[in-house]
This record gives sequence, structure tokens and C-alpha cells, in this order.
Amino acid sequence: MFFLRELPTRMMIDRYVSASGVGDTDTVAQALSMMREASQLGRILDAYFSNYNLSQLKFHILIVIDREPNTDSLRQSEINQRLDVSKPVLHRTVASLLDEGFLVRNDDTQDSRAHRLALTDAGKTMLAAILPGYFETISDYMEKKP
Amino acid sequence: MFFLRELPTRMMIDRYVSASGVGDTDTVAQALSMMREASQLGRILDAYFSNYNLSQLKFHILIVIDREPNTDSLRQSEINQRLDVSKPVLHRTVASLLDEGFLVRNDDTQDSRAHRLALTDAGKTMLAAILPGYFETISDYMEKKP
DNA sequence: CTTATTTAGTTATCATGATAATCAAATAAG
DNA sequence: CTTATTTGATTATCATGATAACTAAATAAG
Repeated sequence: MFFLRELPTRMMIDRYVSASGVGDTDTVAQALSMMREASQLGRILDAYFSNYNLSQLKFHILIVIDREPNTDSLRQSEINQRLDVSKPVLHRTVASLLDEGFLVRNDDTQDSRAHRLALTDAGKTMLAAILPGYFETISDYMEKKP
Repeated sequence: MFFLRELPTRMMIDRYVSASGVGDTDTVAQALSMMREASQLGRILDAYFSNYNLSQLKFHILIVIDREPNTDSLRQSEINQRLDVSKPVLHRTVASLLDEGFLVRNDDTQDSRAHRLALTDAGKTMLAAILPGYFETISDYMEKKP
């Protein structure tokens, strides 16, 4: 999260960046602007997902299972390879998706410690319902921002 | 936070965006890429701040007080106008900065409900110590990313 | 003036991120 | 084979974000 509503002035950045010779002022200004915009868009998307009682993480879990080319299920550890989130948070969020009926869990025949997670029909329906508005929300933000 | 390590393919975006006519595929792809990069840089910055037992929010609080042109103190409500964060979180984090000795709090002579928050010498020293590395960290990330 | 509304700050509670530590099964090493 | 290490999942605990509801003081409205 990047909280600053007004970014540091070019002068202020310049005082530390080009003065100390560690980088380019414009590039740093661009990075700060990127972080601010991503925070704003992130908040807008969180609001969009909350209409469906979902979160960005839940959405991403559904997405990575759905888009897998050769199977319709993944292990928790495989989801973890695809999502940059800690194991306990993934575990808790998967548990919540199971509880809400968007995922089902079956034993893994290869490894008795593991399970395979697949989308239910409700999960597929939710994903189909949420995707167009997701891209539209992003598209709207990009058009309307200065 | 944007967790997806691999962004949706252009084809997948296209299926929802240009097909439904609600936006431009390239623009959406650019937005997703921006969110991913901002997440990654955010994690790197969090790691940098944690070396100083600080957070991005604490840093931003110190910054907005320090950069104020006509005064060396702000009310909590004034900080809130400058930072996109909820009142309770700001309150808690200011309390923590007071406790750590980076801020001091004095009564506001205009309004008995309010207080004025100013940097201590330790706060100014911390800010001076952390700023160059902050910009350098951002600069490094921008140079090294693909 | 008195009452109503707004503003500044605070408290309680919840949601969602992280790390550290643990258990059991699978795999590698001796 | 037996022991050591790695891997998959889980639990406990903490950090840091949010909203809702509250108090007290300041300000506006009647």
C-alpha cells in the first residue's frame, strides 16, 4: 500500500537521487507514481470484489486453477508456486473457498499428505460472473486517470 | 496486493475486453503489469523499512510532517488529509511513533480536542538516515526489472 | 442562548497479510 | 534397511489494514 496522496516533488527526489548519483530522478518519480496508481486501482478492485463477497486473493486462486491447461485441479503447493502469498494465508483462504462451496478437495493419489483442489460449478459460475466486470473496472480506471 | 506471479495471457484478456468492447486489451495488460510490479517493489520496500523497524506508513507520516512548508507540526486530521489511510490506523501508528520517540505531541492552542504532532530529533535523524536508501532501493528495482 | 450538526480523536472488533514452529509422509543418503 | 532431509499441510501468534460506533469539543442553525 502506498498512502501518500501527493507524491514527493521532483526537487525533493532530485536532492537524494541525482545528487548522490544513485539513479535517475525521472525513473524514481515514475516508480512512485506507479505505486500510487496501483494502490488506488487496488482499492477500486477490492471494492468491486467485495460486491461478490470475494477478495483479490480468492479471485486469483480461482483463476490459477481455472486457467491450468492440462488438469482441472491443483495442489495447495502448486497454487503457492503460482501465487506470491504465504502458505498459511493460502491455506486459510482455500479453507474459506471450500466452506463457501467454490472449491472441492479430493485426496491426491500420488501423495497421501496432499489434496487436489478443483473448482465447483458454483466456482466456475462465480468466475464467469466476475471476470468481465473485473476487466471493465481496470479499463475504466485506466481511461479516467489523468 | 497483486499475487499472480504470471499475468493473464493477452489472449485471455482479449476474450473479455475487446470482445465485449469495454476497453483496450493493451491498456488492461499494462494495468495488470503495473499492479504486479508495484506489489513486488512494495515488498522490497517493506523489507528495506523493516531493517529500521519502520513501515511504509510510519515513513509516510514522518515525511508529510517534515515536508510541510510553513510549520513543523501537523494535527492527526491534517496528516489524514495527506495520507490515504483510515483514522484508527493512523491513530494507532502515530501512537507507536510517539512511543518510539520519533514524534512529540503538544496541545493545540486553537482546539482543545486536537494535538499537534512534530518530529523529534530522533525522528529527523531517522528520516535522514532512511531517505537515501529508500530512493536507491526504488532506483535499483527500476533498473533491474525486465 | 439553546439545540443540532460537524469535527477531532478514540475504542472495539474484524479481515487479511506475515513468520515461526510443528506433524506426518515422501525421498535421499549412508 | 535405517536415519536424515525435504516437502505438504497445518497451527499458533503477531502485524497492519478496515468499518462502525462512540465521546467531547467546536461550530452552525433556529
